[in-house]
Amino acid sequence: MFGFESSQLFLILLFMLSDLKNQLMTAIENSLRQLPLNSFPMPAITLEIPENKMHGEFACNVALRLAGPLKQNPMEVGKKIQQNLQKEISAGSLQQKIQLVDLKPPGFINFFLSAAALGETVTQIRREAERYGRQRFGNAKKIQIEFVSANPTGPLSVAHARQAAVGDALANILDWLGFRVTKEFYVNDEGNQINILGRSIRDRAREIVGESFSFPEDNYQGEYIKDMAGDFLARHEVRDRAGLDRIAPEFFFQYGCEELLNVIKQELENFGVHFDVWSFQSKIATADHIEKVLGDLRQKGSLYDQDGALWFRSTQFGDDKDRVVKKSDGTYTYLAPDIVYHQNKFERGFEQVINLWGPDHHGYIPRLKAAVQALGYHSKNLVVLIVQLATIFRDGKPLSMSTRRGQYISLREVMEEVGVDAARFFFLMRHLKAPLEFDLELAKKQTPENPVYYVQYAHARINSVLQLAASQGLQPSREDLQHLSQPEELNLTRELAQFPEILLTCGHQLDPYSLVDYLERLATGFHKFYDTHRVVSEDRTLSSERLALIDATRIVLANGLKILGVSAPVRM
RNA sequence: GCCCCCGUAGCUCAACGGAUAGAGUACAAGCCUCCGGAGCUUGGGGUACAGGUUCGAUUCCUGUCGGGGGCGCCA
Repeated sequence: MFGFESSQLFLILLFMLSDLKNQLMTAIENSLRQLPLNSFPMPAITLEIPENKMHGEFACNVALRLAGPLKQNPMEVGKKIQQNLQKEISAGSLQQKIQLVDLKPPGFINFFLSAAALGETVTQIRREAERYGRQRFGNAKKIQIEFVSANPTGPLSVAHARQAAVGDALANILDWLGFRVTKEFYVNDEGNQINILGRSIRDRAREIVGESFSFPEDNYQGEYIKDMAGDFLARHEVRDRAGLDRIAPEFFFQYGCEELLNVIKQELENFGVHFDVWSFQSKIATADHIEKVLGDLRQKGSLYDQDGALWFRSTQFGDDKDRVVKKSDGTYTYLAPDIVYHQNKFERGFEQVINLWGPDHHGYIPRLKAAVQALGYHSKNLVVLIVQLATIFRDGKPLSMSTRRGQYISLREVMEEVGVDAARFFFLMRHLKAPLEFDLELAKKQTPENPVYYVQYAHARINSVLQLAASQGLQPSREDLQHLSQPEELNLTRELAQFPEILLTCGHQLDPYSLVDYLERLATGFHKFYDTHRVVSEDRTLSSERLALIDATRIVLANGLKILGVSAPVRM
């Protein structure tokens, strides 16, 4: 979504990096000066966090990338760059922060931070506290993320639940990266589904007032329809068929739509997901608006008549066939109001629009992107993320679901059974494009097998230790940290320092998954440290420095969990 | 028939095109005179198949095989 082209990557990296990486990149760039680089385009250089701790805090592939064009062995190129780098660094402000610049086969240049730089990280985290990890990368660019957008024809399902968890976390991440994010729910309060809803309520009402007929199969079958029908009758004081006949059909679907929307809003709030904007198809995509937009598209030559219908020439923009926007009976297909809605999004000034859809809508992407282009916007300004389904497992067996029969697992059932924290965490535990197995038993377990408890436990444990220390008059150190040199201490500090970088990765991938993975890793880092070293001991100086370290850990765990929408309990 | 997602350890999953492919779980053996044992340590095992792109492929491209989902003048 950030529009990377590999040729631009070098420059963009400089723009997106944290201060330290920025400085390193500049040093690397400077160290290339004496190399003959004019005869070929600059390849993309990365400065990444190596997986293996043996390779330092940062690793740069510059020598590997330049080896080909320079027609030299990567290690030879690396050697020169390394020597230049050492001069660069010892001459500047990086001297205090970089302990070692190492060259390792096949040609990576590895940077090791000094203990002072790592100690500074801890201090920085505690200074920035609940803001640690926030960045200005997004430059206050306006982004809209539209998700869930369930038809108000029934309670929310697990599919919606996963979209809600993913969308909300993603919105938080983009917010932390410095974008101005608007979370939006689009209400399809018109069309077939809504008509069927109205009809379903009316038909159930007919049953209740004593009429005998068979409830149509293509109506909504859920029990909630019966409850709503009963409530509707009571509200309007209708007791018989005659009374029912006096009520206009639209009253049924208006009532149903409103009631179900309230249910949906309430369930989402209970799930911790709050939308900034609720848009209604009936308001945005009125017949006037649709005709206006279709008129514009016709002017541009993107529409044509055939077989009595009006077609959108979506093949012009890469779709595999043209699409009907207005049927031969004069009614619109769903595409027509959707085109209007997306124009509306861009007209409201969003530079980037993100939609989260279920896998059943993936075939719809090319025509909508085509429509966006036909309207005159760049197709990259609309990103559609397909969130794969979650299958709920109980006792190792999948629970089936079918909206049509009204027998499906609802968001509410999952939430009530495992709690909001476990539910949200579990929905984020896989890449959003991968199908998810949601094990109800595991999510409920209060053991380390359950990853959400594992992470929350680390947070609670830290708070407990901090309390104990405070009761002995020991506080986290406010001085420069100078005594943290044990492997577990340095490892934990390294993990802490990666938090901002992880958020960038999530933003780049448009997927909160990496943050979940990171929090589990951070919790492990803490537990390993805690198991090896005593925090509160006779040595008060060391104790207070270790308290500072775990306090920083507490902050990062809390910030990360907050972004995911999971609580960080002080006690469990 | 066409489109999308997925094939990695017994199982569930990781790995911006990079270094010895990592975790959890299961199984086995250990660790509490001590800050929360809801924790930690140690062990073995794996990239579906065939090509291609290049210094380098689990990753990108093509094809084959397998699993899941989707295709409408429905939404």
